[in-house]
Amino acid sequence: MEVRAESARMVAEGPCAGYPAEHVEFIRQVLDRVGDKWSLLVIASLEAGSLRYTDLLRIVPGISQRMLTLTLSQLRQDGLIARAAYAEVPPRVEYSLTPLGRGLYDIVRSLVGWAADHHDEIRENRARAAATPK
Amino acid sequence: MEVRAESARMVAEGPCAGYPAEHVEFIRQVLDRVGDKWSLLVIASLEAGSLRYTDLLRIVPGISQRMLTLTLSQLRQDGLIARAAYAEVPPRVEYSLTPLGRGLYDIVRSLVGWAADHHDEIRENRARAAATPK
DNA sequence: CGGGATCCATTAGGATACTG
DNA sequence: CAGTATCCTAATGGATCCCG
Repeated sequence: MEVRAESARMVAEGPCAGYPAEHVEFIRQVLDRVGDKWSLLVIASLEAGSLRYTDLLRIVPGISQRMLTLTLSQLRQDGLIARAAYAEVPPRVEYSLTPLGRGLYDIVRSLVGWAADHHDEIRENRARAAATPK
Repeated sequence: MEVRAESARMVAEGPCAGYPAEHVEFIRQVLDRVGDKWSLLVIASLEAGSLRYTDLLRIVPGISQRMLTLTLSQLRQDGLIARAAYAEVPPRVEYSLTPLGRGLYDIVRSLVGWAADHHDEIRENRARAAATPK
C-alpha cells in the first residue's frame, strides 16, 4: 500500500489514527505542559490580573526560583503569558495572561471541575483497590 | 485571624484559594495522570472497544511492557478502566473503558481539540520567540 | 499470553549561591 | 528586584530477563 508523502500525512494506526502526524507530537507537548507541576498553578495565579516575579514566588505554594523562571520562560515562548519589563529602579517586571493562555485555562478548568465532581467516586475506587487482599 | 479547623478547610492563598484543601492534592493527581506519557493514549485506544494486553502493546506506539503494565494498573485502581481475565489456555485478558474513564476522555478530547485549533498560533509564537536574537 | 523483577540512562526538580 | 548558574537527589521510563 502506498501513501502520498506530500501534505498532511495521517497516523495510520493506534490511538491517534486520523490525526495529522504533525499534530500528534504537538498535542503531546500541550498535554505535557498541562500535566507539569507548575504551569497551571502559574496560569491560575495570573487569572485575576498581572503579577510580578516575587509575587508569584510568594503566591504559588512551594515553587522554587529555578522552576518559576523555567515555567515562565516556557509559557512565554508558547505565547500563553506576556512579560512586561519597566526600566525603573528597582526594576519591575509584570507577567499577565494572554488571550491564548486564558483560553487554555478555561478548558483546564472544566477538567478540574470534572475531577472535583468525581472525586468521591475515584476515592472509593482507590480504597476498594487498596483493600483487595490479593 | 482565626479559621475554624473542622470540616472543609479552604486554601487561604494562592491559585487554589477557595478550594477545599483536600481536593487540591487530588486535582494535582488527576492532572498528573492526564499529563503522563501513556495514560491518555491507552484510554484513547480503548475508546473503540475492549482490547487485550498484547493488542495494546502493539497499538500504542512505542510503549514498553513495563509502562503498559504500570499504566494499566494505575488506571484500573482509579476505576477508569476495567480488567476481565478469562481462565483459558492460552490465558486471555481484556481491558475496557469504564463510564468514568469515558467521561474523562470526553473532557480531554476538548483539550486536544483546543490544542489542534490553536496549533498554528502557538507554533508562530514559538518561532518568533526562537528567532529573538537576544 | 500476560505480566513481574531488575538494572540502567535520562530527566525533572529542589537548595543554594551569585549577579545586573 | 528579577533573575542565572551550579550541584545534587529523586522520580521517570526504557531494555531485558524470567515466570506462571
